[in-house]
Amino acid sequence: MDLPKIYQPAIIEDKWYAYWMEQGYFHSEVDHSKEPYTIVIPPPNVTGVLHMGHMLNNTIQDVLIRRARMQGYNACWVPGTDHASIATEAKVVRKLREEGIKKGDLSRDEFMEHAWEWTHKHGGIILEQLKKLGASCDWNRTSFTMDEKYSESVIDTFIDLFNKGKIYRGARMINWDPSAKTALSDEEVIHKEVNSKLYHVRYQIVDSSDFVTIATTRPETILGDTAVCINPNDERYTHLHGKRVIVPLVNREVPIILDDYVDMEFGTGCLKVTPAHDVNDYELGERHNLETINMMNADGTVSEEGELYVGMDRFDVRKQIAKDLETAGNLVSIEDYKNKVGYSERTDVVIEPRLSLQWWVSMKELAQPALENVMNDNIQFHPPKFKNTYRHWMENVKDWCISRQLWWGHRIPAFYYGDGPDDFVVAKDEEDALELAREKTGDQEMAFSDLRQDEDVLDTWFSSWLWPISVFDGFYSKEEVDYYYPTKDLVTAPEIMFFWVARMIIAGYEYRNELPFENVYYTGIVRDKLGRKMSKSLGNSPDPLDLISTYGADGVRMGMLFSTPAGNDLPFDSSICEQGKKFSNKIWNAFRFLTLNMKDGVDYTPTLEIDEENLADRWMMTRIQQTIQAVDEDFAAYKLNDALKRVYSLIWDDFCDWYIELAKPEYGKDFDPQKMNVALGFFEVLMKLLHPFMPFISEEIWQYIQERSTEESLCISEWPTYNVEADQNADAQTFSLFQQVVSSIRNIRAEMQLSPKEELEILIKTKSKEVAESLTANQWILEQLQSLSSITIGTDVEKPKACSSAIVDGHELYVPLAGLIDVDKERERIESEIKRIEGWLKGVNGKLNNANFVNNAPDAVVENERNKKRDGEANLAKLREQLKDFE
RNA sequence: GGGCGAUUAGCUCAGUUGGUUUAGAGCACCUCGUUUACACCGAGGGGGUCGGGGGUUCGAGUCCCUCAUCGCCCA
Repeated sequence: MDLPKIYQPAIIEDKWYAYWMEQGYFHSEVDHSKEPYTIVIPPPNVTGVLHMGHMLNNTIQDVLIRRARMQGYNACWVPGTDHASIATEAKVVRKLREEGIKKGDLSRDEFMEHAWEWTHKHGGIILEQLKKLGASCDWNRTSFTMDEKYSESVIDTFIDLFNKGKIYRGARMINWDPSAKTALSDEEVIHKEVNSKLYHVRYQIVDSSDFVTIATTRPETILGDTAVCINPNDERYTHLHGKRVIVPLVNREVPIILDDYVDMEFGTGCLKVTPAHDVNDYELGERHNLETINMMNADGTVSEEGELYVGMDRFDVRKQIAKDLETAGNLVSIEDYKNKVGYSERTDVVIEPRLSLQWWVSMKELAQPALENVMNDNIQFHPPKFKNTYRHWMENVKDWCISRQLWWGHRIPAFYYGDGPDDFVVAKDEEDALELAREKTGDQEMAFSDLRQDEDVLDTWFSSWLWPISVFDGFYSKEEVDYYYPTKDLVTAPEIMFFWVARMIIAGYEYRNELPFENVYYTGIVRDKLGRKMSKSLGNSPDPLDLISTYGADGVRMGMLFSTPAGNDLPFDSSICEQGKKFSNKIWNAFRFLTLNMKDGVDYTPTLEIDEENLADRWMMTRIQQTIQAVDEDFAAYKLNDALKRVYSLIWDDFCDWYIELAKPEYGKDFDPQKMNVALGFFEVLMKLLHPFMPFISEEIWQYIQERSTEESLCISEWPTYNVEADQNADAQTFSLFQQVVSSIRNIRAEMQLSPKEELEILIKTKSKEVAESLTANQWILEQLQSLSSITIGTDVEKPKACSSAIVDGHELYVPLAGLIDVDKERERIESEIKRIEGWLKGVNGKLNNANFVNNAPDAVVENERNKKRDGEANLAKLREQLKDFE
């Protein structure tokens, strides 16, 4: 074998991914002899491209599913995409516009053809990118929310909820996106604080030369004013009760109404009321039977009803009307003002509250089980802090506006036969619709041509909320869904907790009477160095594929995971991937070292039959067992970050820095094959533990260690289990003493500026005979790691003159340095150590001298403090003794 | 405006039910080192009193109150 000095991931990654795919390791079939472990991917937008958020999110899912696969579960990770109604439609419209085609010029069917064409062309790129990351999805199961069967389930769900009275059609104030020209749900509106202007405008009182002054941030809506409202308790305005005022410019007479909704403190205490364009005004309008004037068109321009500025954009009107009001003498003042304005999540334009007829899901009842089962931890949130946010939303849940004035999506299965508010039926297709309509109206003459299907489509989330069920065809067959559902883990971003997580839980209880997933792992948000969320529009996101080619998929995975505990944001800097790359290289070279010591013609067989006589072997085995146990606990608590850190430390600190150093043969000698076999055996376990995190390099090395059949890929190998008998904590403690001795010698060398090659004499005076024996039996460890001329160990060792010394776990270490010692430095070393221990003893004594502590604290605690005092004082005495030589 | 969560070394974070260190890790930093796996490395080292204040307790980073700053969610 001839391994390159630097690990080169590119070829290796493609090779193993292809191999895994060929062997079908990622594919899952129903198998009742095995327990399923299911994860459904949060479906990315079908025409989207991979961004850093996806990288993080899918790495986590891959870690979970790979470990589950190794644990022997029937692991099934279902990939797929969603149709992203509004985003995709916007892209298609833009693309058509570039070709000189207006959406309005196309029929619905023609537009859909373009949209499908676009989807086929760009769709699924993101899934290909996930393969580069190493995602072990069952690609045969790739789903799309607009697949035929999936679509059917969406439509059937709509019909079912409608028939249950959970879906209704109603005129309400909705969030209107004037760019996409569609209604949005509350969740799709982002409130941002902006610098606005507050316009103070005066309205003349009818039959009077008096005025009232109102304040508004949206003066253009004056065109739709149908009242002015004051608080009935506002003494300033008692004289206005029953009066009417004239709306400026449009010169419309409107009433002054009284309602204690009005905040007397805000502005002038007079409120203009525009029922068609403000949620609160709408409610006022309802209460006071006000006229509604819809002064704005769908595209945000002024409508005919607005009378003035017809056809002009809302923001142009805002500027113009301010001027015109001033000219007319009605503008009192303009002040700077900060307020929150709603923006469309997708198009980033200012939302207009708009009165409109839409379809709604009635949420109150549906939300009940979804709330309960999260609060009682049937569904666990990781980290649990997100339960609060969830509860708050669920307890105040509003009805869900699900219709969108778009074409790309699932068309609402409502068929109208008249203009009355109730002149429609909801049915799966035209045939059913006609039958229902005839039944409903009693008009047996009704024909298909009398029916007209609703033009709108459903909110994308109305399809994605069925994801964990529909990907298993759960609405139409039992076999798969009964086996794979409920799924195990959902890994997603907290920002879609309401859009998606909450609604999946709702759908799960409504349609399966069961939770959709047992655990929800919330990832943090990937931000740039300035703390901004990474986004395409800001252009602050590195291209994930570039990162992969620079650092390797393993490096990127490791780097991201290393820096993000669950739910914590990830301030991304490519240096975190650098760390992953370095780790890959470290592992690679550790393995390379072993291969360099393999001899041709020798048959090496990895084994975990360690040399029981060898403390290093027993210690390494113990460290591995302890790590397995701790990693299992970390996984159980979804602390993947901690699990990875343990594996990292096991490999780098324990295996590379200590075990390999101790396994190195004496200069010029061959590596003992038996030792090599154990080292390889350890390496195999390390690769298993590493595999979920860094699948490529671990498989590469695994396959290098031995020829493996297709049944023996690391990817389907058995996850290590904790073996209590191999966990020998006493060995770990003995070994730790050696580590401390070695560190102390290194420290002395560094302080005295002695070369590592300088042969030193060392003496160790132990506190007990047992320790002396144990150290003596294993003193080869010291010889291996330090250049030493002699070692003396015993309870009665005499302290030599002119030596450097240290206290290690209460035992004394002497390094005679005649002629080499720097007396000042040695004194400094000892003095600073004395100072440290004195300080610490002060704290201990403080406690022990406090009668309240001794009387009240538990005996074990007091006893512990006494031990600390005893050890501390003993060490201090030794140090003072040592110091004497330098005074 | 309401609710939630944070505030620990230069940076990013650990710190389980208050009592093993005058608080740990990684990165960064400083010093030394080309010892035949790795300079994408090794060895050694400096650095925080845990946002401010108050309280409970024998004892608080770890509980309570308050102030400040930041973030998130909802109006």
